[in-house]
Amino acid sequence: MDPKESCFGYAAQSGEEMMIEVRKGPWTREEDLKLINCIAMHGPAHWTYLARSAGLKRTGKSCRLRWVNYLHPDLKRENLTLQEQLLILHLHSHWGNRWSKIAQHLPGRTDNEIKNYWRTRVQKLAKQLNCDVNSSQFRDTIRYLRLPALADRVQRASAQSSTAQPTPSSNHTDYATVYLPLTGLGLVDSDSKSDSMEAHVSPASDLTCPDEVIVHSWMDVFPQDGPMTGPMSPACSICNDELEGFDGQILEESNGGWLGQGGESFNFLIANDFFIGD
DNA sequence: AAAGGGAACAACCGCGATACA
DNA sequence: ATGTATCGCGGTTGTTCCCTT
Repeated sequence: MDPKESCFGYAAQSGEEMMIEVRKGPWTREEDLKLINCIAMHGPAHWTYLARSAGLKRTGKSCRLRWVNYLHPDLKRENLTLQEQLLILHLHSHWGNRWSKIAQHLPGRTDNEIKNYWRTRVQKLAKQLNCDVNSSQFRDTIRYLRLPALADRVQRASAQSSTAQPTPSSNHTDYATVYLPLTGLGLVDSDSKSDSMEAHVSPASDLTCPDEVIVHSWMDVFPQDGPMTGPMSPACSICNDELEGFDGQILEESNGGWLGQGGESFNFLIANDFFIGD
């Protein structure tokens, strides 16, 4: 018996359709092609209708997920770049498990992909550190040790490439410049209600910037990636100007975290196995 | 070479929000 | 106002691949 044939379940439907055959499990190439063709004709909406008109024995929900997480032409298939990993770490430290919100700032990446990255890589690190992934201890590790280390690697890689192709922003080379545009100004969640994650806001957090500003600031650091989203706000220049003078503070903080004095495991904390690629 | 275990990725499930009749 | 369908999100599970023993 073909294993694929065992992937059928049954789902109750409304109206006269009492029970219809519903296929589950991995998608075949043929199913993918059917779905792609149907979406090309009708557009990516009305998923239940799409599933039926494509002749797929899949739920609309399953079709949508397949499109969003795998078939969409804008998706990137390669590993997460260092920049993307850094951005995920940072955004998660502010927004928690709001994967879709985080994914909005990583073009070509899905919330599922980011979620998987977090579960496999970051939670593994938390386990190694013997602390809870949601603990302030772990967040401090990420913010003050991991992020600086990764930012340093990103900048070194960027510097290498910029020797061949200089950029106007290549003078932004210290962690404070990388990190502060995102944290020092207080990352504001425009639709936040509880904001339970926001326990470590810098003294400069009264200065708020909309998301577009955050992304733009990020692009100041990684200009080679091109714009991520949204227009540049006029407030950007103000925000970035406000950054001047905070470098010392953040660097001091980075040395005075909970690991501070001993620093016994700093080398471990910046171990390469945490990062994909490079 | 085979088995076991872990990592990475893909897919499903449950639930809440929203749209619409 | 209410019921139903659809969509989107986060959590969880299943599958495959790869490395180690």
